[in-house]
Amino acid sequence: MHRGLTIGDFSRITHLSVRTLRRYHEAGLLEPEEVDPYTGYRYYSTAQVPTAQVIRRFRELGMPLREIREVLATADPDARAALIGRHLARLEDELDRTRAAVTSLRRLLEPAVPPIEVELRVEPTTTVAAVRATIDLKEANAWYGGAMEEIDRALHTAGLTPSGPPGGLYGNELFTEERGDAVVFVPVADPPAAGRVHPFVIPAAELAVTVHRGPHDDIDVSYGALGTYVTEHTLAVAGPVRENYLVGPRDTDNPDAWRTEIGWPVFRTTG
Amino acid sequence: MHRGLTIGDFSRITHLSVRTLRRYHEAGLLEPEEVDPYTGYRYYSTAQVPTAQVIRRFRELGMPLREIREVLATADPDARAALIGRHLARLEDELDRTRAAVTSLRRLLEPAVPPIEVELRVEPTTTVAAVRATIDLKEANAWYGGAMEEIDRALHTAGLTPSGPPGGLYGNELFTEERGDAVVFVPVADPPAAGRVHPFVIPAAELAVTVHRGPHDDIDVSYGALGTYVTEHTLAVAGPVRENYLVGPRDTDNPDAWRTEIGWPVFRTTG
DNA sequence: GTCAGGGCTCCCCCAGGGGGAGGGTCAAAG
DNA sequence: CTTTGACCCTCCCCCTGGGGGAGCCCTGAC
Repeated sequence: MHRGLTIGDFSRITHLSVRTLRRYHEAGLLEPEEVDPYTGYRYYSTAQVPTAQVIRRFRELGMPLREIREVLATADPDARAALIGRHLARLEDELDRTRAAVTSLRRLLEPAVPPIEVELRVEPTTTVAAVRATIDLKEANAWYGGAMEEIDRALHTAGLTPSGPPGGLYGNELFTEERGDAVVFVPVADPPAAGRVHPFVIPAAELAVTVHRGPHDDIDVSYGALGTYVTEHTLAVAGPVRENYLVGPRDTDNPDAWRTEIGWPVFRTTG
Repeated sequence: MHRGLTIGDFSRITHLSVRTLRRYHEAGLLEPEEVDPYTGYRYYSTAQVPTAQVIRRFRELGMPLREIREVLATADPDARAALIGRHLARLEDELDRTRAAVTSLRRLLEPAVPPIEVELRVEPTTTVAAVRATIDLKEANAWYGGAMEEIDRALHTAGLTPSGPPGGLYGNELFTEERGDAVVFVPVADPPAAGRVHPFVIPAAELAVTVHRGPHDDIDVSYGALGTYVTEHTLAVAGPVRENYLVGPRDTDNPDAWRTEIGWPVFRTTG
């Protein structure tokens, strides 16, 4: 009786290991053309070779088996392209993160890392034009851009001039739960209301403040310095973190020139 | 009693999860400054924050914990740079593979994939100047370049002209075990011997032959077509695979113009 | 009929975590 | 000084995408 290729033959043709082929069978990714009901032997057909090779490519791209199965099950070319595009976008993201980590690592390992200076300062109440939302940490950058644009438009429409650099308030849970409240604002004496933009009052507070220099890839280092300062001075953190974009993407295209003031509201403990 | 930061405090400062910190402790990557022998409570110091951040960067680069520990334990800056450089090289490799997979995937998913033509042909005995070695599949490309260069020099020194395009012989175990015998050769009437270069006779054989067009990123597709052809014509493979580089990197910088002839020595089975 | 090579299932292992159970501790508030 | 709630501990199972190996059955060429 002439059956298809044994799993070993198929393995040699596709360069997928026998184990991997069995796993793909189990996962419903690549069902053998025929399975002998008595012996359990898997038999593949030569027509399945191209499918196996497509799977191999997707795996080389790190696509999870679930998604590969989804892609293969999707007949509609548009939907298929969308699934693939989504994964390619993820790859891009990952690449960006890798790039950021490389540059930031280089900076961290440089012998002459200047110590980060932290100072304690009392900030008065400020009125601002703000947009607030609950966001995921991942989408923070995109959200920030849109919100800032909207505030700019609102100020422009109202003919108002900012009284200081833009900034943001970030709830601490954003950093522990990857999701939380965020406010982006521009200080202005008499804030307008338009669309998502609303007047907002930032309360006075005692702040532990430092200035982060350069792109935000390694901003956690400055956060770490603040953490060190706060604990060493037996202070505690109260309320959302403040960032002031002294020099930011609106001012220069060179991220190395960016200056970000980070302020942690603190209070003294009996420690 | 004033002890260091609890694991929760340290987690908030470094943005590493509590679980992850415990794992790093267990792995000897980041030992807490103090561990209470009675309660098992871990206490960290603010001086450990920078270390934690360096670890975070390495992890974002996908460096295994073992290697991070190694890097942190290495005091000598040169040795340290070497370790890091090795990992960055691996990242580059991975990036190349990803790029290759993307282009190859695009090709595979293009609607108009021309069917691959396979023909059966008898190849006569050929004398060649060859370099042979047992290699890993991964290092095949680098090895190939060096060997080919050596053959070129030997022919040039001896004042000989190749009688055909260069080629290679690859034992089947190379593709199943990732390691095996390989021969790279240039056909020539009267082969010289110099260094690793030796005369060699490629035996006559009946070949199933196809021509692969373009870069080698998706050469396994052509191999798959050969596999399909061979099994559908109830043939069997005997001996190492042959590749002839009709148009290769020596001829053009445009990989899309490459032409690689792949020949599988076959014999008829009773099927 | 024999026998090697190859197929089958099942279980354990890896990294680098996440989730949760069950129980002990710490520190601020009453 | 006790309570209480937040925090910490260990231990176990889960995930993905495989690899290694044990123990047993099947196939096919001679």
